[in-house]
Amino acid sequence: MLEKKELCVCEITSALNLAPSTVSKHISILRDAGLVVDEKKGKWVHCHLPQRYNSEIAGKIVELLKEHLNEYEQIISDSEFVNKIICNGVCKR
Amino acid sequence: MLEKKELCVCEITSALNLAPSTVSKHISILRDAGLVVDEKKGKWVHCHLPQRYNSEIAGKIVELLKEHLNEYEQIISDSEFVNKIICNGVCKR
DNA sequence: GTTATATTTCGCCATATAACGAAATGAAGT
DNA sequence: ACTTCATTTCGTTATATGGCGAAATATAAC
Repeated sequence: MLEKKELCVCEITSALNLAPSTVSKHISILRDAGLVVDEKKGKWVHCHLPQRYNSEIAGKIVELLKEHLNEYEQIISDSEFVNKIICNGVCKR
Repeated sequence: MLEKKELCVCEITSALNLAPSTVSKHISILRDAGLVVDEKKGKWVHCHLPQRYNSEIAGKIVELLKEHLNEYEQIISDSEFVNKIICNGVCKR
């Protein structure tokens, strides 16, 4: 989803249909692992993919995953959900 | 370790210092995932890496891992342990 | 046939993981 | 100041995972 568009926590929450606390925890784990960058902008925490990864192998695995993401139904529909998010105003930013 | 040499379950058991039942379970999971091939030869079950993987991405990830295995201390020492196994007769095959 | 060795299956236990809701915190907007 | 909305923190719960030992199974050796 972040490949398509920078998203805030509440947008990810609505896309994945999980509790905000759950998504928040996951994001913090991914941040600590250097797999997601998040920055506070006003009320919202915006998340995007990093430009560089912590290790060569991390970068390569992410690259590989990106090439194969379209093989999984759930990921396709989550990715399509991102387009709707822009219109339906999940949060008021 | 299997990159270096085909191994039987008891050799893997001694290298990883785990109970035979633990290793057996792991091998069966890896077999079901197509990540290890095991064949019964007499008393022993010999394990080796498969020639082809179930999916393109599986093959590529394994390839990538092989290139980066030498970055991890534990893996280096496990790999070195394989050389000793040949001499010290862990099992009597 | 009995014994020894290698492996698997099963049930058990400890720990890790992933989810939630309630409460705390932060930042705007009124 | 007060309210509202986004997010985080914390404690709890359910489930998954990874380990073990005991017992069952399979093969070879005696």
